[in-house]
This record gives sequence, structure tokens and C-alpha cells, in this order.
Amino acid sequence: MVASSAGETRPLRADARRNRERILGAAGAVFAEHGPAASTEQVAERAGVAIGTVFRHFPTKRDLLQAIMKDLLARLTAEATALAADGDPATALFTFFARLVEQSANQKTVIESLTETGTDLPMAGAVGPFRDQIATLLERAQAAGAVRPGVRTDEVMALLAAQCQGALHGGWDADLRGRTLAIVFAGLRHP
Amino acid sequence: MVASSAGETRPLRADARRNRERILGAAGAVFAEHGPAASTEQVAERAGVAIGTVFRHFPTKRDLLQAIMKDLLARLTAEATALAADGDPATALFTFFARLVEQSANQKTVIESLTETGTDLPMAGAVGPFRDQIATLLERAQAAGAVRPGVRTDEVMALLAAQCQGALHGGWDADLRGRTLAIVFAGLRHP
DNA sequence: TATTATCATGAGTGACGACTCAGGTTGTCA
DNA sequence: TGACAACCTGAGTCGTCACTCATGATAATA
Repeated sequence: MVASSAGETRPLRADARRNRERILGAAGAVFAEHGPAASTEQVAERAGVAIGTVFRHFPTKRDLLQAIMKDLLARLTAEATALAADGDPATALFTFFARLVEQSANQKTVIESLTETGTDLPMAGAVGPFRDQIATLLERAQAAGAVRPGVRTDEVMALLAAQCQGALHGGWDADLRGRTLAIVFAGLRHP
Repeated sequence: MVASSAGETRPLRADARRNRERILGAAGAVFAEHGPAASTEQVAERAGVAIGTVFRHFPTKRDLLQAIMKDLLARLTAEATALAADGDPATALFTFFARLVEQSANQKTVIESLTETGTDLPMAGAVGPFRDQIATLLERAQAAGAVRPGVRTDEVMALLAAQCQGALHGGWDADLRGRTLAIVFAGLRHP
């Protein structure tokens, strides 16, 4: 009962907080590298911590994955927000899209979880804000005439997920990634 | 030494041939339903056969997956060939593309293996002919002016795999599937 | 029909992974 | 500094899964 639902029970002890951070960092790296099938032991080892400690902070492997996803979605959302704020709206969406696909080449966990929003996979409710930002980027791009009006947010999310999946599992190199993205972007532009 | 490499050692005994078919059928269904992580036991049960029998015919789970993929790619290639033969070239590629994505909603194994052509996953060399047929469909579509000349076969394969992945893991319904495909097709048409 | 090589059976093996818990350690607070 | 709750440790439990093998069944052939 440390990382669980109820709000702010009590500040963690110093060593506990330190370990929690280490575990999250290690888990991010390990799962990004080997996918969500990587063992909890690997995470513990990478974090320099006993296996029991991992399970103290995250009672279930699912909880651990959830925590990582929450972090990552928050970071992505922030990035999208930044792009929406300053960058030229005509390309902000495309830039963000491309950057995300770029990342997926090294982020097994992310993508695999990102696409399964319908299922009961680790995700919590962090998809909402992410989706909202995509919607914002899309609206502005449409207002600027860079994307055809008929396109909806769920279509963009779907294409995004699909491209990430493809890039990840197919092992696309930067070149192929760029060329497929160009096709998708062309499709978003033209009727 | 039954399903292995060397050519045609000797005809299988009647019961053995029957079981082999049953196992292949069951494996196709089970892996399509639960993905390649499904257990070999499940396959045996579905086939109405003991676990040992499965391993007699396919010494390794990988061998079993390979056999299925070979079958499936052959069938897909045949379908593509048929479309290339009669259908109007301007839409044959799109039709085939859409049909494949359609299928993926229920074909976990297929897609997951289809995208990992670079890795050492179960696949054998059956991708070659499949790819060739895609190339043919693409060329004709380009000749008919339905696809922009610059598009290459690997881009189409990549997009195909990505869409299948997305449709599968994202649980897209027919509507979303249609709308994302429309975007991709538009991208293939326009510069 | 008798013979035999081929095949089927299914309990068993070993490896691995998620998760537990009894006992030792350490931060915190009076 | 002492006392204690919070925390860490890691060997162990339980379940699953790919794969094996000794034993029994059966199709093919003479």
C-alpha cells in the first residue's frame, strides 16, 4: 500500500522514495528495450534493488507498467502542448506525429499499450489529455488548411498508433519511416 | 523427422496425415484467436489430439507457426494473383489492401509475423512471392493512374502491415477501418 | 492373419516468471 | 540516543509452458 489509489496517505521514507524512482527508471529502460514481456527480475536488477522491493512499490507487474505509461503519456502530452503553443499550426501536428513514430523504434512498451485503449491493458485514464492535445493540434492544422476538414481525431489517433506499431515491429529504418509518413500526411491533406 | 526439410521421404501413414491436417487447422484457429502466445496444449486440445502428437509433427512451436504462416501467405498470394488477373487494375491494389486489413481483426498471428520480416521470426521464405504480387498490383495501379508513380513496394508493404497491426491491436471497428484506409489510399494517390 | 515400423498417448521434466513472507535493516521522531 | 514503524531482502511457492519418453495402439505389407 504505497503507490495505490487513495490520496496522499503519508510521505514516503527517504530510501523508499529513492528506490521508487530507481525502479521507475529501470522499468522504463528495460520495458522499452525488451517489451512488456521482460521480467520483473530484470527491472529489479537494473534498479539495483531486490525483487521484493519492486513488488512492495508496485504490487503487480501491471501496476508497474501503468505507472510507466502514465509518465510517458504525460511527457508526450506536454510535448504536444508545447508544439501547439509556439510552432506553426500547419506543421505542428505532422511534426508531433513524426516525432512519436520516431520514438517508437525504441519504445516497445509504449506503443503496445497505446494501441490497446479499448482493452483492459495498463493505461489508467492518462489517454484522455493526450487525445485532447491531438484534437487541438488537428483543429489548428485544419484551420490553417494543412489538413482536410473531414478528418477526425480518432482517425489520427488510429493512424498514429498504426504507424508506431509498424515502425516498431517492422524495424523500419529512418528512410522507410519518412516515406510512409509522407504518404499518410499526403492522405491527411487531400480529399 | 516428418515435417522437416529434406524432400518427400515417404508418404505419411493415413492417420498421421489426418492428424497433421487437424493440427494445422486447430493451430490456425487458436493462434488467430489468442495470438502466437497461445499454448501448444490449446492447439492439441482443439485438434482432439495428445500433446505429444503435435510435437511429433512439429518438433518446435516455431515450426508450427512457420507452417501456418506458409499456408496463409500462399493463400493471400493466390488471392492477390486472382485480383491482378481479372479486376480493374485501378482498384485491385486497394481492394486487396482493404481485404487484408479486414481479416487482421481476427488474425493475430498473421500480422504479428507479417511485420517482423527483418527478425528471425517464423516466416520461412514465403514472403517473397507475396511481395512480388504486391509489386505487380502496385505497378498496374500506377500504370492506370490510380497510384502516384513515386510509391515503392516496400512502402506499400509497410503501410499494409501498419494498418493491419492497428486494426488488430486497436480493435478498430469496420467504420474506423474504412476511414483510416481512405486516408492512406488518398495518400497513395496524391503527391 | 501375423508382423513390424510408424504413430499416438499423456504423465513427467526442467526452466522460467509472477508473487510472498519471515527475518534483518534503516530512517524518523521523541 | 533509543524505540519502532516503515522498509528491504531474497530464498521459496505456485503456476505455466515447451518439450520428452516409455508404453501401448494401428496402418501397411507379406
